[in-house]
Amino acid sequence: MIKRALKNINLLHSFECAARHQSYSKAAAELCISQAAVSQQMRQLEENLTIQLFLRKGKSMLLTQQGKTLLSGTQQAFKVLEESINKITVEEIAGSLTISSTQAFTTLWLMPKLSKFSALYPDINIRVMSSPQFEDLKEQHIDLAIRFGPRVKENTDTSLNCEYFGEDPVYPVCSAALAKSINFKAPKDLLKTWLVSLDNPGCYDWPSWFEYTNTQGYQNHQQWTEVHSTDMALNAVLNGHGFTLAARYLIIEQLKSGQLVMPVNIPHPNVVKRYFVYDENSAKIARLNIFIQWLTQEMNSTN
Amino acid sequence: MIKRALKNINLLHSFECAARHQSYSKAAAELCISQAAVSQQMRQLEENLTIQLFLRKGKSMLLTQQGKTLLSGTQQAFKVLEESINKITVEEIAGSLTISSTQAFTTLWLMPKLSKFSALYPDINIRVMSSPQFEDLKEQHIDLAIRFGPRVKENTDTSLNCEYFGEDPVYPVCSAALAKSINFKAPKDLLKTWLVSLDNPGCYDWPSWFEYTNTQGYQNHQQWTEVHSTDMALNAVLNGHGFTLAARYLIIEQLKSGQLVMPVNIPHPNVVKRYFVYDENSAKIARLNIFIQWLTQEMNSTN
DNA sequence: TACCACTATAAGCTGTGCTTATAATATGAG
DNA sequence: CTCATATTATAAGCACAGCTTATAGTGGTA
Repeated sequence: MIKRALKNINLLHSFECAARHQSYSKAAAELCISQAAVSQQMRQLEENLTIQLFLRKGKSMLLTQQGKTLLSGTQQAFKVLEESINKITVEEIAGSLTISSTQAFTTLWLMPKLSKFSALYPDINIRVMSSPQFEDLKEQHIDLAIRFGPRVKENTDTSLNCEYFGEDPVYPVCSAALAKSINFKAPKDLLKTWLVSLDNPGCYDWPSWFEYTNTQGYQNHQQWTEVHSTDMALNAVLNGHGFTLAARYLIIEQLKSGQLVMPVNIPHPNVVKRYFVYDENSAKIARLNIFIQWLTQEMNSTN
Repeated sequence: MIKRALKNINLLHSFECAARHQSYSKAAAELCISQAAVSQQMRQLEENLTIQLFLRKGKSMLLTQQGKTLLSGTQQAFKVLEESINKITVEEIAGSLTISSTQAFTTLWLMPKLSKFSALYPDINIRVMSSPQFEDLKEQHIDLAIRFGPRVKENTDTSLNCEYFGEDPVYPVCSAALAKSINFKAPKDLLKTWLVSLDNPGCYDWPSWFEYTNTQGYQNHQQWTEVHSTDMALNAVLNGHGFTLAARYLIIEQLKSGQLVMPVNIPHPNVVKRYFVYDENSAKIARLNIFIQWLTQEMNSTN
């Protein structure tokens, strides 16, 4: 009896779920298997134990007294197991985290604010990697990737968490000095100066903005400057070199100080969505959650 | 991490065993699987948890600190599970038991002694069934079968326990009165009277005894009486009707009281081996163990 | 009665969990 | 040092456990 039941403890795991929900289909959803599988597992378990655990009442499966006893026991046992596994696999809060994101984000947002995080959590060391691509988290030993774009979710491996944490519009921006020397009132006025674009802009490209604003003749524009990342583009623009397209969160401070302006205040048709990508089963999950929480709050308070 | 580990708790069961033994091959023996399976399971578990649980030291697998922590946790959790399952599946000592055995045993041994058992354990009800065959325990709702013969083990389903509990010689016996009226000194003298045989004697038949004793002419013997069970045979014999072959444990009391005698004290070549047949996973195991223990002691004390 | 939201069951498929065979490893003895 | 031994590790193969889909069955409600 006991030997038979302990031969397949996984049935007990499914049992705990079905018993808690008093519903096979809810258990199925939680366990990510089909209702039929749950039903068959429960039948198997009842056969193994030669007792009845559930009583069907309409749409739900009420527990027999024996079922209730077993629920209590399984919950206690799995709690012990969970805590035990936690203890050996989950690292303490103190330790290191490796963060990967775009060069623009790391340079313009993260590095300037990192001292705030470190002041709050001096026991957490942050290592920052910038990359324009979606690298493999496991291969590169990355704990958290902060990614931007419209297809992050689709391009993220299903074994990883992909958490949306906000979005920003993209605007054409130039230096205040340039805006004083040239009268920029309409989208077509931008064609009077240099336009700084990224070599890989994705969907946040100038042609899309010009199309969206119904601007003619941009195809004949000659003054293009191509750079590798938004921080480089902004560096050029801050020094009076035309316009670039930038997500608002990246330039909040420069807009406030008046270094950068948006004379043509029409956003790009594509917004920049932001995502955290990490493994929820990471041993560093406790540390990760702290960083993610901090970053989310920081982003919200500066937006 | 945790989710991954809890997806296959059976690995943790094997772990507890391997960790306790600090040996994969010992764990394999206990779990009745191959050493290679254990090795692969432990590798899988270490991968799932992304930690090292064992350190190989020659012929044994020492535990890492993490392995020790997990051993402690798994032992605790499985203890809780075991107790929980026990509580819902194992019946109390009080209750009923259904015992099946031959008619001879039930009539001649068990029924006369049952009051002794009931005096000791008034909360246990015994239901007795007699049958000459090996019935299916589960089908007939038999909790314990007491069986005799040379091939009980081979004829018992492997899912059941088959416990040998002793053996007895078989002798030709007759009434004291008959022994006084006819001089029985040698095996051939038995041919002067009726011989009571069973319709299904198995290997405990008269021809085997006569061959064993080198007795000539038994094939021409005309005074045969055929009955269905040993208790019927003994009933006839007690009333002066010739000889029958009987296992000693069945006639102990009648030998002591002088009702039956063994004038030719040569045992049958085949002894009667006794077995308990039951399901060790039975919910009534607690009760069964009590009965089995009592019967074993009772049999030993009267033999 | 019909409808609905669930559970139960049957049949089929595939990948998990074993097996066997053999390689690799650690240890001790000579 | 070599060799033997008793273990664990690994690879390849197989079959059946554990799922799936499809559909039947059930209980409750209007």
